[in-house]
Amino acid sequence: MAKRSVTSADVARLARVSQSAVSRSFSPGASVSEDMRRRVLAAAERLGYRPNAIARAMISGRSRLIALLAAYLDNHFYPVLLEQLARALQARGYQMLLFMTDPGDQDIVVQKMLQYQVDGIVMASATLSPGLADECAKTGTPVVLLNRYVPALAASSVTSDNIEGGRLLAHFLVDGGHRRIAFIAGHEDSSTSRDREAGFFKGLGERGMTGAGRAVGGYSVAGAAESARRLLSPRKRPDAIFVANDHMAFAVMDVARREFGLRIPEDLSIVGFDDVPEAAWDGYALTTIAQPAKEMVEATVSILTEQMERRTVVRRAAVLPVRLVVRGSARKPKAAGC
Amino acid sequence: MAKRSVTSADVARLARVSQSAVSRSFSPGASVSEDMRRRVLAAAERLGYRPNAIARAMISGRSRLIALLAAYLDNHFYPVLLEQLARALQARGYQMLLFMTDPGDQDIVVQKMLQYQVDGIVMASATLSPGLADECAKTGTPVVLLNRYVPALAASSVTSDNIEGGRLLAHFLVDGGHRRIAFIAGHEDSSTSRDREAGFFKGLGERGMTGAGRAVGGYSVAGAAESARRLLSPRKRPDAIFVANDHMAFAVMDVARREFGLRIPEDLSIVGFDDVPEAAWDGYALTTIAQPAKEMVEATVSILTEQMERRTVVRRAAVLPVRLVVRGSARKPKAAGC
DNA sequence: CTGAAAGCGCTTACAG
DNA sequence: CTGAAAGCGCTTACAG
Repeated sequence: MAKRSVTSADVARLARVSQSAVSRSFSPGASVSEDMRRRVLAAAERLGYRPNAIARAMISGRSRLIALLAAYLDNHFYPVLLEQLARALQARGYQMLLFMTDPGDQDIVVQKMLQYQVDGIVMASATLSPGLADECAKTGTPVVLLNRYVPALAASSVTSDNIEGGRLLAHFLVDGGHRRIAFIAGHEDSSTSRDREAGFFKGLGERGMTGAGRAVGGYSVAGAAESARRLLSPRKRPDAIFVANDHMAFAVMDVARREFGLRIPEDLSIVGFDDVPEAAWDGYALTTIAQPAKEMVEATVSILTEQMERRTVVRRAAVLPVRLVVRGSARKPKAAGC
Repeated sequence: MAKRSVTSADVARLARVSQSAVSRSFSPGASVSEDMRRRVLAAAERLGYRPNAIARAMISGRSRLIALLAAYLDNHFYPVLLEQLARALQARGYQMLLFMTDPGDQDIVVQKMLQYQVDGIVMASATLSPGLADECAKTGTPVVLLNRYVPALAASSVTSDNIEGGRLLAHFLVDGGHRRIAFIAGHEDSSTSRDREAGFFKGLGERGMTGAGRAVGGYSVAGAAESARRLLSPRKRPDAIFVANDHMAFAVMDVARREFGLRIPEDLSIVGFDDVPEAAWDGYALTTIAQPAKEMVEATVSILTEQMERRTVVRRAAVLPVRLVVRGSARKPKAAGC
């Protein structure tokens, strides 16, 4: 029995003012006398009036809705990002519209977002087709790829310095005395995985080394476990593995210990990337690279708000610094050596 | 430079039909001839027309927006629920508006939801004040408390059978030979924690036992760790602890092993509740109660949709069955004994 | 500062 | 089946 709700006209009638006056009383910078605003607010209070955000969006052309697109939340780094992003947006008067997608239907989902007249779009654990990116640009809707980038796209991006993170890890492992170092990738077409890998092999090269094995885990627990089995089976097994993210690294550690009876880090060192909360748990104590989630969210919000306010879309690319977090899953360099 | 977007009037002009005809061509059951619909769709395609969902919400009085309110996502059970809920909603043509809240500002946030004219509200890891629940009921907006309930409220709820889960765990531990069994609660005012506790002590009673210690972890890692320290310090320490959820149980296991040198389950058994993904990881191998996340989400969606379609709010309470998942963190009963 | 009026982009009776 | 028209609840020039 959805009763007709209280409108600004109802408030106007009760306060004996015009409907415009009611509207002005509820918009921050509008010109209303203190006296009128008081009367209006009192009447509004009495009727339980609540401005209709949909009507406001309609007339003002700004919905104050930001769409977030994600393909999965299994990797705990995404919930962390999601929560922080939602809070940061709310603090500035925006709300987050969440869309989960499956690989393949992303374009349909983006059309949905555009139908809702979102003021901005954030893509996490998902990507945009070039055509769609152009379409967003055409409607003046800024897009930020969070934790990924696509150079050819008319979309901004926010990432951490994945290349540098990979390098740091390579140096750490080489300096720790490892000589056969393998890598487990995320997806071949993931910019994040590619950059981490590039930095890693670059770092290895800087120490005069090359990699000893490579597999693709597909960012899934099952895929990572399978990769671990492939890498650990041969007789000349690696003495260290860099796994492209923490989420997969946990699965690799489980397989190494359970199926191969290896001790970590004595027999095998494992390092990851992200520094998700679980990396700090004793069961894993994962040495990893911390991505600055908070700063990444801030950069995302500031790119978005800047472009929404100016109603102009330009491509930005923010790359934030990373930090090595040393725990117990990998043998360490001997003191000041590095 | 947000260009004025393509409207149904533009499409009408190009297709040489009325604006109403365009509207009808885009609404599933409307009466339009095949021929006209074809012409309209062609023109729409050519112009890149996208129906404006905000305008539709405005005129139809249905936004197809569902608000989700959550206070934290640290406990991985919530991201799991969140992802599934978003997908289930999308599959039925609804979108999820996400609101993160801090204890205290929930009422403000609910007002925000109502301003956005959401068709329904789901509260996860957060609760509603009685006044607000009434206000929602007044506007005809159905509310579902997910994974919690408040008897006095004009709001529906979906939970698992927390009481039965607690009982199952008590029987399992007693039958496993444990004699000093402690409990770590979530929050004192959490219905979930209270029910799990009530079922647990009931189960203990059914086996002629009482509890040996109790602490409150506050659903946080730090609080759980502190509780573990209190419980494990005394000379007559428990031989088993039921922790109100998995998220806290991991922290308890870490403290028991690291700070007290206890072996799990030889020296101390730990059981949790939820069966979050990490419970299956080897580092913890937590014996726990599986909450049926998928069924809980389905129940939530069906309560919501039923009430939204009929535009009538009634209070429903769904309680879904749980299942014991035996892993390695607790000593087991001797075969068929139980 | 204040009010009357236009208009955002749709859906939906109401006639034909 | 189709079109003209009203109207959803606001914001925002435009006058005064």
